[in-house]
Amino acid sequence: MTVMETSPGPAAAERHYTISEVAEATGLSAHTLRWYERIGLMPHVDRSGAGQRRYRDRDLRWLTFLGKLRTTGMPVADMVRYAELVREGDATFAERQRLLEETRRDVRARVAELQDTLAVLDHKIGSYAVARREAAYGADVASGS
Amino acid sequence: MTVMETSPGPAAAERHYTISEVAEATGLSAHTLRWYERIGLMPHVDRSGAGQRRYRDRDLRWLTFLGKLRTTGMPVADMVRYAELVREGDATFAERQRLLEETRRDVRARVAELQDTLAVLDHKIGSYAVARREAAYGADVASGS
DNA sequence: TAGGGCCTTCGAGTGCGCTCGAAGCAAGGG
DNA sequence: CCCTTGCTTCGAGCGCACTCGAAGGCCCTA
Repeated sequence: MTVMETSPGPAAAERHYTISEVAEATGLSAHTLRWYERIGLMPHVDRSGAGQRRYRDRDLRWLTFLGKLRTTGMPVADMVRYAELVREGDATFAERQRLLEETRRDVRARVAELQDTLAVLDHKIGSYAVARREAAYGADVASGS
Repeated sequence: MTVMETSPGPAAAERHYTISEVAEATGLSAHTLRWYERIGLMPHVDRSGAGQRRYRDRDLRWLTFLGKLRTTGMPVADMVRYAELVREGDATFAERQRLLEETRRDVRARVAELQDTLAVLDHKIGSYAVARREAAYGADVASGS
């Protein structure tokens, strides 16, 4: 070992957030946040002396990341799997990488699909515009312009 | 009226498809195809003398289009709305155009979201690759290279 | 001492988009 | 003649991701 950069030192007490603050910030309900924990989506959240949740910045970041995964359409079960791997530590790097790469493939495919659809929409919207412009001439022979 | 290109003439009897063929082709089940019809997603499908569905090419094209809409995540109710407008004829061009433009906005937003996520995935996958490469040096002081 | 915010457990409900099954019947082909 | 394919109607079931409510309890602060 060459350097010693572990343990952040006794410095600045890190900010923390109550469940309702996090709900506010993420758009998830308190109910859902507890549910996430129950099903194993959260890598352990601190508690106050009284047993209330005290979310840290890393928790918020994790939730944000989960949000990203959700927007990919990844099933919750898979997110749980990933969260498990994270809890298991560095030994699971390879597996996690594999998982994310798979997800990335899916997302790319999905993007391609959507772009395809965009092309169709563009086309159809174009046709409507044309049709309406023609209709504007009325049923008669067109005048100039 | 200048040209006369309406009515396809008494030529070639158009190909048609049974429900199971369409199911095969689209990946939808026969059950679902009938359901689409029931809820008003299909603009009338022909029947044989015996009352069996005879899908035409335009029906297949319509189903393909519906598939596109589905991949956008558009709720079925909205697709039904669009189908209604189509049935109502040319008078609804403006409304249909509006609907598709709205959808296009949504799809574009979704694509942006996904590309955002892709960036995150790329980043994370990159980190894993780096971490593993470093781990490969073992716990000791690194040799050369 | 009252109120608010949070805790737990439990279990039911919701919305969506199918999905399936059953019953009973008709047409068409080998 | 039978088998396959399809038809109808009806209604229940499913998987997912929440979502909600109730009951009963703890701590803090105004």
